[in-house]
Amino acid sequence: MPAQQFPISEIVAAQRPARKDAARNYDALLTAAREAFAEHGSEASLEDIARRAGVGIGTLYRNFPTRRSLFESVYADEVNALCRSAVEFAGLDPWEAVTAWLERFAGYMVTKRAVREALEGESEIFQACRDSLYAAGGPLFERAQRAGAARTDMEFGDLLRLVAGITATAFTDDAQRDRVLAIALDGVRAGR
Amino acid sequence: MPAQQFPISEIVAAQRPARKDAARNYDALLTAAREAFAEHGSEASLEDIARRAGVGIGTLYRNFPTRRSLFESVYADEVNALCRSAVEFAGLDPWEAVTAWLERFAGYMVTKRAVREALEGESEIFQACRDSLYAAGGPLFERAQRAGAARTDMEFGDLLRLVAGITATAFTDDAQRDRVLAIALDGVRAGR
DNA sequence: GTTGAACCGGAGGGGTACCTCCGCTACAGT
DNA sequence: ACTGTAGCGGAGGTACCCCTCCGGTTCAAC
Repeated sequence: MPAQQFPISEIVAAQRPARKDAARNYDALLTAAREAFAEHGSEASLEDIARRAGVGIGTLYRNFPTRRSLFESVYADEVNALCRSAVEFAGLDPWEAVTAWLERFAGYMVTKRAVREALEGESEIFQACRDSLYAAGGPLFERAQRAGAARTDMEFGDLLRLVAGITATAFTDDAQRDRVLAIALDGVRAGR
Repeated sequence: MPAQQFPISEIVAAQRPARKDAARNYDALLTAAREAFAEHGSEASLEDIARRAGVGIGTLYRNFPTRRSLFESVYADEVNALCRSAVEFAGLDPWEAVTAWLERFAGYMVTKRAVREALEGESEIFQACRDSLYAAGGPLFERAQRAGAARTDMEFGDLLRLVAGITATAFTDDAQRDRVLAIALDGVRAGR
């Protein structure tokens, strides 16, 4: 058993089928879906996803009976990877740790065009994703608060929305994105 | 001629048809489209928009030959109203003026779910909208910069993206939205 | 190598969206 | 009031998407 588990980890692992060909198709579908969702939002065509994955539409439906279940799996997969990465930053300076993790949060969320919906989804899996994110990033932020590096009149949830909102926006170039993100984080740092 | 004109103003006025019944339909379509775009993003069904407006699909297509032209008109309409409102705030304290206008920006942009696309659209009208927004809000921001109330290592465009990103995000309640927006604006205020 | 269970692809029925086209309606100018 | 014209609605062809179902295929356990 690993040092730290997140609510989402087991769920993700349990989904993948055992048989070799089935597992290959499952992976191809997740990859194709991640691309399609990133490109067209959560309304992407399921038949297109199956085509991208080089798989029949029937195979898609066998693995993911509903559009929502497919989206949940893609999202859970990304959240899982993101949570596992939080452990790496535990040793850094408190403020550095928060910004480093948020940087990764901003990058990993390929599905960001649809994250807003997910952040308030009601299903069990979205709930587990939220819990996992809080379990992974929350301690980093609270440590920064205790160290006097982050303002204390806000919650970790506020910070996630702030970063999610900014990174979901289209910028003229990456430099502008980083500039704007840094400005917003200055607001978090300031304290008051 | 009004005291101040924005590039978008004439374009908006020129679109509306002259005949009475046609003008009524035009208005109904704009209203219905504003709602539908706010609800489903810029991919909203055109037939649904016509239904909401109580108008035949043919009438929609006569007024707006393409989906893009309809979206442009809705967007231009909102930008126009927003720009005209900037004049009201010219008398306030420099920082107050900026935040008051941004508050309205955040509220008016009912089409916000799709604003990101519009902020980098290539068409003539999107260009005019951008120019209008800069002409309306830019001076407020630069005045705040000269007064030492806003940091000078950023541009007005950065500020717009920042606010647009945050307000396009779903929050659990309005209080959280205001809290997050205030935090981000603290970053703008801080100076450095 | 055999075998049966699990898995596969994609045809096809039903639905919805896009857009065009044309017979009908209602406005506005005389 | 008359009338020509600008404007109207919606039927219908085409295309795509959703989802089910089933005959054929591939895996893995023996």
